[in-house]
Amino acid sequence: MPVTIKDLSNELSLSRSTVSKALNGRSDVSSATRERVLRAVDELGYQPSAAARNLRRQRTEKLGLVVNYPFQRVADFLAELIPGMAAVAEDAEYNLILYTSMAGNEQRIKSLCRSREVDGIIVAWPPGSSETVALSQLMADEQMPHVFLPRRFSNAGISFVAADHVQGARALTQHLISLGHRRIGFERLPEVYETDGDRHAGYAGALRDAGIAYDPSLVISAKSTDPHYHTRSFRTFLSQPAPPTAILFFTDPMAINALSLAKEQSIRIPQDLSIAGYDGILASGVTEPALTTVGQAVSDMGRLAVESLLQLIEEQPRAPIQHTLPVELIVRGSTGPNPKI
Amino acid sequence: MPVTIKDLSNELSLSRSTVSKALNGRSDVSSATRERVLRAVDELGYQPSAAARNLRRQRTEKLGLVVNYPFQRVADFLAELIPGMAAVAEDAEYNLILYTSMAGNEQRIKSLCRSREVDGIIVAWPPGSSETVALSQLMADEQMPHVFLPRRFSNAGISFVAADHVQGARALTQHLISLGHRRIGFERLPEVYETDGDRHAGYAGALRDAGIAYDPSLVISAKSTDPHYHTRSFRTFLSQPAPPTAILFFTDPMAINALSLAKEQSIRIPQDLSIAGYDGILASGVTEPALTTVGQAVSDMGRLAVESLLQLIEEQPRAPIQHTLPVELIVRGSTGPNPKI
DNA sequence: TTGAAAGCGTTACCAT
DNA sequence: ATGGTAACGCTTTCAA
Repeated sequence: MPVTIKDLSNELSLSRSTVSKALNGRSDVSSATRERVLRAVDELGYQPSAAARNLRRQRTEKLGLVVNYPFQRVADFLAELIPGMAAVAEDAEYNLILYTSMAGNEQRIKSLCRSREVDGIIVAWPPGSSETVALSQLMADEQMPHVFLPRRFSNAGISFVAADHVQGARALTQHLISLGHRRIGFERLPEVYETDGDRHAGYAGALRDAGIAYDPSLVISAKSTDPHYHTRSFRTFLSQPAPPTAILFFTDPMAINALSLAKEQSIRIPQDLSIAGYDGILASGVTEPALTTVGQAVSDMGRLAVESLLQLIEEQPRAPIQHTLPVELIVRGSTGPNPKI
Repeated sequence: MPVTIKDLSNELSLSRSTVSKALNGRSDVSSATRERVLRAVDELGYQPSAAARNLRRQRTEKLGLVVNYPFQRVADFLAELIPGMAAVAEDAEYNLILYTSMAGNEQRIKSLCRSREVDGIIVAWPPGSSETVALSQLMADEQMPHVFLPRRFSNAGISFVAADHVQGARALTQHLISLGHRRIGFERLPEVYETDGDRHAGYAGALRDAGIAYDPSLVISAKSTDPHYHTRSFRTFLSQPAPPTAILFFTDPMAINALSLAKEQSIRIPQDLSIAGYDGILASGVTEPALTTVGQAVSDMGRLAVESLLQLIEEQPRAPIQHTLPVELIVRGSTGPNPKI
């Protein structure tokens, strides 16, 4: 049987209330009493029951981390994200509870909110899924503070932490332009709404700034992340009358796929064709040649998401908290000067 | 204000006890009543308060995952481990609570046990740290079910899930022997007690089986994982009068380091020297040449650890649960025939 | 400065 | 089959 506050009060011949006050640093306790209590805590090895405390205080100091990603596919993303989150949370005396099986089941999120087993929720949900807006509404209805990540919402009113993909795609495109490229392909992925829109906007913006006309035949939409589509897109790019001299892929895996397709066809990267990815996954650094890409400060995003959530919980601001973090252009071997000039 | 059981009982003109029974599937409730209750649950959107339930039932259906690894350094290990764990836990209606800041602080583990905010603990603690035995004792004293991972304990009485490193090192050594190698170096790492002992035993065992004399000059102990030491060990290996024709490194990073040292010195791998790692980290598959190594079924280990912990919690067996999983030899390009024959 | 008592939302025991 | 009541362990209000 664990030691309870009652044991303490018996031992000390004090009331439970006084002991509780001493424990919680109230001012209406004599310092002599406080000393005695603290000493007894040490001796008896008292630790408050989390359940009792949670019930009474109506909060748990736990944050839910709802992950709706296939872990393996984004291993390094999560491995960077989670420790940052946990560190910030634990500094604030909170802990993270993991929920990995809530995809496509609003009901479970609703139950989670109503059970009040967490004080707030961080939703790591792929940017593609449209139901996230409904999800946010649901949590708002349950008065459950929540932050989305890593996606931006055009809807106002939703708190999120995301990366500035407009800037990222712009920087990447400018980099290619500065290497002399004029026909720059872009394989986009409309599956991931805002993110796709942002990266496309950055790409188009950089072209516009450089006075290069936007050529729709250089922009191909992938139907999904299935490699099959990318392979077809890649062929389409190269079979054009005036094929691109550089191609920007929506994500690193798509670019890495292109790298191996190029090798098969004896297309030299970057001498014959420049290739760039996006996201800066670990694997992008070890391909041959290594991939030029855009990296996100994932760890910072995690930290910021927790900080934001804690703010929502503790300060209850009326306005949502929205952070868009800068990204970093990572220039490596897969991009080089335009061979056609 | 969330809906409570009291609201339900008012709405239905039933006592709270009856409602509770209906909710918990007791047999002493008429099925008509149960129907009414369940309907009301749906209508009012009732969800039991986790805190109240935890307090009353004296359990939380939460498992603590105490991680004392630098996340980044073992990113792919954790990324494989955690989802497997979470999946098994959630199937059993448990959730994982993450604790990442408990290193070197027994007190926090003790508090965690006493607060009873988890029903059991999985300790992912590097095999090196000796204090783990004390830690286990501490949790046992607090009657907190716990499982260690991924390390074996020679002490009986401690539950763990680990990989069979004797077998792994034996398979690796046999592989080298079958390639004609007779002088096989081994850089061990005594820092990680049992694991080091096991891998060394596997190495020595394979040599013995093949009738090759154990040559102490071919076994070098690294003081730590600091690359500095490995570089020195590597030079020591090669400066011997009869240098090894193959070297087995305690972990993949050490082997990868050797790979780049070899490249610097224009030693061809595997033509001039065979190199093998251990652990099967992701990076081992993308080096040039790719590394021969031993892979662990990390995901299975995670699943098994949770299953074991749940068993300890729910069935309270008197004996500890100990699992040693088989490992898999992964033959890749870094090992080849002995050039000296 | 201290303490008595109520209450957080459940579940379990014992009557009815 | 149903309900009253106590109890889980804590914090808070109010009175002394």
